[in-house]
Amino acid sequence: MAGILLVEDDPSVRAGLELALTRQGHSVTAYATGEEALEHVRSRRPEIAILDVMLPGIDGVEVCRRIRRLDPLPIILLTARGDDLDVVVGLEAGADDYVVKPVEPRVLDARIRAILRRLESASPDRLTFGDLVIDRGALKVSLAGKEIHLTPTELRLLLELVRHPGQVLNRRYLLRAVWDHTHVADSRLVDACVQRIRAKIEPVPADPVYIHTVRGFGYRFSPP
Amino acid sequence: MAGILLVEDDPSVRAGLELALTRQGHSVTAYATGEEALEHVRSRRPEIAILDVMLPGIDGVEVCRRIRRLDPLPIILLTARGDDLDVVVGLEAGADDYVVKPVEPRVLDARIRAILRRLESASPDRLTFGDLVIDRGALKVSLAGKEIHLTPTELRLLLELVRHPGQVLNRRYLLRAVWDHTHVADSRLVDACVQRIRAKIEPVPADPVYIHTVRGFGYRFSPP
DNA sequence: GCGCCAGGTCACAGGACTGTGACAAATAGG
DNA sequence: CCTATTTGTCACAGTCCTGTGACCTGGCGC
Repeated sequence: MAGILLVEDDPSVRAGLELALTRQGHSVTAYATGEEALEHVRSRRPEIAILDVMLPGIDGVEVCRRIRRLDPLPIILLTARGDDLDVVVGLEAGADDYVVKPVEPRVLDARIRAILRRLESASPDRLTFGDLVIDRGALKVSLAGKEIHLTPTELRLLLELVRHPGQVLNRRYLLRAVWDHTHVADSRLVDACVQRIRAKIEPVPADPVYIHTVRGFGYRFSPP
Repeated sequence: MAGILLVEDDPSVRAGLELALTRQGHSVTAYATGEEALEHVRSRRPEIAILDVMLPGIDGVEVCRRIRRLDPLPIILLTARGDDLDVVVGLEAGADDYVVKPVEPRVLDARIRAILRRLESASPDRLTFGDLVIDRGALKVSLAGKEIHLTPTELRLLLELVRHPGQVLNRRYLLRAVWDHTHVADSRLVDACVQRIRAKIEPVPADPVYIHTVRGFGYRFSPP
């Protein structure tokens, strides 16, 4: 996922973190010293840096300060000491987060993702089902990369179906959820709307991949 | 310094943190429940939120998720539990940081500043979208180098739209964010204001490049 | 194979939404 | 106090959407 720069002098800790983060899907480059790390930042521009504080030569906090002068990339400091003063010094040196060892790889991963997510800022409120991509923030739907125009009611119905993937939703429920409950239960309203959506998102509307009819019950959205 | 929203149900902890953060130069509003906090986010738009995880009613993680749906502001979760799993759940709910109580006020302050610093560096004062340049520091807008005069309300609305690039914002939300919520929900106010902005910044107001109408939902600002 | 019934399809008129210009109330500045 | 600017409201028109009823199709039980 992300290009991570890891600096840790203890070989076994370094190997352990490198393996764990790689398993989480990150691309990791690890070094034992701050000098190497700074060179890496200059030449390779990683997306995020994880620095041990206790390093031979230049210590982690100082590496952090120097990276800050080079690049605004996010930095996580890693330390065996949990002393409050260290935290303050570290964060004031420009670090974005401060994690105390020993750290659960899952926790480190979660913190990395939280920082990267914030950085992206474009909230990826996106759902992907095969070729179908639904962006709930932008209220955009696209199929195989091409944007599809859905009308408000169609979009509301699709979102309602997608909210319960794999579940059969009956017409009464959908009428209440998508329309006002002022409509008669017995009408072709839901069917007609489903049909309009299918015409737009199903490659073969007669043999639907996304919205399935469950005879006698209602409709089910399920990923292909 | 920053408008901080603090949610903590224990009165003594709440008072302590409020005092400490105020002393650090922050402007703090404190609540005991998540419901009040959500209302505050809707109406007052704080710069950062600090949420206790253990709350009566809606818990902190859930408050975090709901805030995320409203606004991209940074969130720090506060907890007495240091369980690793909690950290992961919290960060995946959209929190930016996770702090274990008891916390030194200096540490909390350092983390707040680290997050705000990161936010500032990630979102500079001057935003450029094609020909459109918005200077949030000087409160000036220019199009293709020529300065455009926007009235205060127009500017507030444009900034609100720009704060959530690519996101559809509905009229109710915009009414609350840009105007006071004293107005009736059903009015052409937003439409008229959007139309005035378009007349000033859109080369062809009838075929807008920046502010798009999403029929039935609201408006979306997206770079051309 | 037949009849029944749930669901699919379609066209269209009425309705919902939005854009737009005009206008008056509110506000600020001189 | 007067004037210019800003802002909220309204009416109207055009566009797009949508609910509806009629009719068609296909699956299913017998």
